[in-house]
Amino acid sequence: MAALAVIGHILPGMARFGLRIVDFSILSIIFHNPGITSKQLCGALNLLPPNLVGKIGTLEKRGLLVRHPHPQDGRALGLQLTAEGRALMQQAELAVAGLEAQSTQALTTAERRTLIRLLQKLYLG
Amino acid sequence: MAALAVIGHILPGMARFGLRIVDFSILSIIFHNPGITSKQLCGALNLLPPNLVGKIGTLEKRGLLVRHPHPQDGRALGLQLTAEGRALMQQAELAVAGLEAQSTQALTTAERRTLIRLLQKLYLG
DNA sequence: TATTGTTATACTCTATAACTATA
DNA sequence: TATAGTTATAGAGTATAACAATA
Repeated sequence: MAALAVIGHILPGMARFGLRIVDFSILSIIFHNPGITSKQLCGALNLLPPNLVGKIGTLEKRGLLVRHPHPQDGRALGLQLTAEGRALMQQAELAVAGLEAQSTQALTTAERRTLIRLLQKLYLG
Repeated sequence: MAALAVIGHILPGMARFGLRIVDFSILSIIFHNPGITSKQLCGALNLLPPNLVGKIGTLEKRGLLVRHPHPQDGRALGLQLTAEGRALMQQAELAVAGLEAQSTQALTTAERRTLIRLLQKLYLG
C-alpha cells in the first residue's frame, strides 16, 4: 500500500512529461549509462525483450533516444539519449526528486534514511 | 523492489492453494468480515466491480464461498465462506504468516516493527 | 550452436459503458 | 433518481514461440 501511494504521486507527475514510470526508468538508465544495450536494459528493469521493443521504438520516434550499431557486437544496438532526451530527463529527474520528497514528507529525514536502509536489506536478502 | 521481492516469495506459496494473491485477499477479508458486500470488497481491495465479478464467481464455483441476499438491501449480496473456504483460509493464513516471516528474515524483530511503522506513516499521509 | 533484437500472438489485468433490479 | 451487481468490451501489461542477423 505504501508503494502504491508513492507511485500514485509520481505517476501523474510523469504524465506531464508524456512518460509512464517505465518510460522514465528506461530513459534514466540510458541517460546515466549511454551506449547500454537492450539486453542490459531488460535485465535492469526486469522486462522481457519483446516488451521493450515497442517502448524503445516509441521513444525513438519521439526523438528522445537513438539506436546505433554496437562497436564490439554487431548483433547489439547501443542506446543513447538525444540532446532533446537529455534535456527532458534533466527536468524529469528533478521533478521525480521533488515528488519523492513530497510523497515521504510524513517522515523525518532520519526516518526516510532508515526506511530506505530496511527496504534494501529486504530485497538484497 | 522490496515489495516485489516479498510478493515473489508469497506468490508461489499461494499457488499451492490454487490462489493468486488477490484471491487470498478476497477470501481473507470475507473470512474476517462475513456478510460483507461486493461493493465493500471493491473499496477494501481497490478493485473495480466488473473485475471482481469473475473472481467471486470462480471462488463460488470452487465451493469456497457463497452469495446470499443481503438482509437490509435487496440489491446487495452478502458474501460468506463455506466450511471448506474457512478450512482453506486457516491453512492459507498460516502459510502467509510463515512466508512473510521468511521474506523478512534479513530483518531483526525490532527492524521489522520499525519498517511496518514507517510504511504505515507513508501511506496514511 | 548460442545470443541480440524482432515479430506475432496469447493471456492476464485494468478500465469504461451500458444494462437489471432494487432503493 | 441513484446504487449494487452484472455483462460486454477495450486497452495495457506480461508471457512464450519462432525468426533473422551476428557471435
